Amino acid sequence: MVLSKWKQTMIKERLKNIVEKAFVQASRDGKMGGLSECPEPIIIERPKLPEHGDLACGVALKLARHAKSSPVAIANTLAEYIKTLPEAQNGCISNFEVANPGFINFRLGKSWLADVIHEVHAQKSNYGRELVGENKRVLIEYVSANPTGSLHIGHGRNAVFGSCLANLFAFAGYKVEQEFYVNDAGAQIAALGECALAAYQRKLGQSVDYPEGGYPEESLSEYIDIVIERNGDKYLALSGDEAILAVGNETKCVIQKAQEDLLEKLGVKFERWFSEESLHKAHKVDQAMAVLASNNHSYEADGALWLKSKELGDERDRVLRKSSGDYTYLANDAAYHLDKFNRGYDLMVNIWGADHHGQVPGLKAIVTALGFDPKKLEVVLTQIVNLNRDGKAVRMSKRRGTVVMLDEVMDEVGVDAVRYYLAESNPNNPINFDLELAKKQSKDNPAFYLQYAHARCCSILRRALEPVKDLESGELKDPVVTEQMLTEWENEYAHRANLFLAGFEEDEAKFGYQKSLVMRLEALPQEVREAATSWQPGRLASFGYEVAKDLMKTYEESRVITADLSVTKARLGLIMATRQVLANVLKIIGVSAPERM
RNA sequence: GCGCCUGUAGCUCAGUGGAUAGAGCACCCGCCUUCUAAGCGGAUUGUCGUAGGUUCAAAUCCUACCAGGCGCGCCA
Repeated sequence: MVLSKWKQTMIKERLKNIVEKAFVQASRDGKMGGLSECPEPIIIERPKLPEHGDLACGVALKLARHAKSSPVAIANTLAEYIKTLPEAQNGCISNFEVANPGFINFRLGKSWLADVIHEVHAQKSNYGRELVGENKRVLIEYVSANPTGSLHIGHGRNAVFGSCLANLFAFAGYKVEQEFYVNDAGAQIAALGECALAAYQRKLGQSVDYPEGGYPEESLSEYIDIVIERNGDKYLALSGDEAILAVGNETKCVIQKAQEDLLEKLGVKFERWFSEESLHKAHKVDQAMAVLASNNHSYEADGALWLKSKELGDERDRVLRKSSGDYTYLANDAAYHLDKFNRGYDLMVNIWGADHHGQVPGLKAIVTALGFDPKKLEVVLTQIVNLNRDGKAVRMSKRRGTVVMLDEVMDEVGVDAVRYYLAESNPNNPINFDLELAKKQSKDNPAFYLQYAHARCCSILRRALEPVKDLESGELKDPVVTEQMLTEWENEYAHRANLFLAGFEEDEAKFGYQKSLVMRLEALPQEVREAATSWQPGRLASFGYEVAKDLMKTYEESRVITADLSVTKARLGLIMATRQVLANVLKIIGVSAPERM
């Protein structure tokens, strides 16, 4: 497979093999303090400081204790053996040295860098894929906002994080499904219906009181307008619970559609909108309660049904069915998660707002009580979003006093900026979202800068295909590159690594920038792996920003379109490889990759 | 009171036991007849919340404490 072939050509992997081989030979000669196998993993890292080379290995530091020798002595021994290896002498490593406190620092030669560019072209949109997910089936449930009002910026964070995680997991070899759980059960709709009906009647000129303590009338207004537009005054004929349920249900549908549309605009698409009501209709909640009872995990007391969650690690027992006879959300969650587990996923992820973290022990307990493995269910909590404008907190909203609505922010700063800023952060940390920064069309705005880098790559390519204007005479000359040449080149980029050697600068400083860029491109698979294993898609946003910075430096120092066709060909290949890496990253975080800006 | 999250440069944050703790912003100084100056280069910036402990090595692991956020319903 292509992926396994790339494994062998990854620079870090190759260096690791070289160090490993050196260790094996040294230990065979009895120079590793009696060790026959390497007891520590050999890790090749990129040093922070350029003086420490392009890549470094610190394994000697870790071996010191095992081999009962100093790190520097071990590193020197390893270095001597590395010198004798043929793999280290074919232009891949330009030089290497041992440095205190025992690192082996490598400086890379040009042929490995050419291999990297070639590899990106060979794999294109698949470049960076890693198989950490092993084709496991994972369900990501997120947003799951009540269908009783508009989505706010906190839902936006939840939505963007969930969608990025889904994209990342899919790229990293999971089979992903995305699901939105809709709290559309009878009681919820009745509560909504009461307010919606009053708002409906009042809009149609009837003088009725609006329910106190319900959803703010203003927050329902735009949805009631649509209900009236579609149905006219026909619900006025109904009365009592019938009217409440009818208007409630209609309003719920309108609201859910609005949520769906807004999320789609944000680049968030679910396989399934899972209805809570469907659980009730199919008596799934009763069935879940029966399972709990038969597993001896519930009991009746004070007229209510309780879950014995305390004996399953929770701080207290929790109510499943109130003395009123109604089920609690926990009982409904039992039915929902029973359904999820029965669908056979290897992993289920729930993404919740951090204000719900108190429910996690209850959910874990009930999953255990149902007889499932709670380790298959993970809850990720997303912290609050604070909005700022010029350093001052924003709290105003058209529809609510305290919460800022998602659509307002999307309208103001644009979908891409919203996605970037919500994607970039670690969900554990609160976000400080600066509206003015997000709108800036300059490098101050990383969202813009990242897209601009992609557009710049495209613009170089466009320029190469355009006629050239001679600066002195002013006359137009043929384009440096024709469409036909480009087609041929693209084929060669994917099949030959050597051609990229012509693009590297002789000048050490200029070559340094090119090398930084190529090594950055080389790091994408590793970045994807780390982001996927730590569930932090935001790392890729930061990575993309680094790629963009490296691109800009190379762009400044090395002209792509030159008089020398082989140089042009090689450098255009590097630029297009960079564009591909940026595009792959942007796709995961769900930000568009514009061809021009 | 108990639980969870957070504490790193003036600000926003990265740093998942290893080298001199890094970026961006802000501030200051340079750079446009050539592929987007919507840009690039340079300078300044630190009791890693505090105190102990583990380790050859701690921002990172352990313990206690301090500060901020959130949560502790027969609400959802």
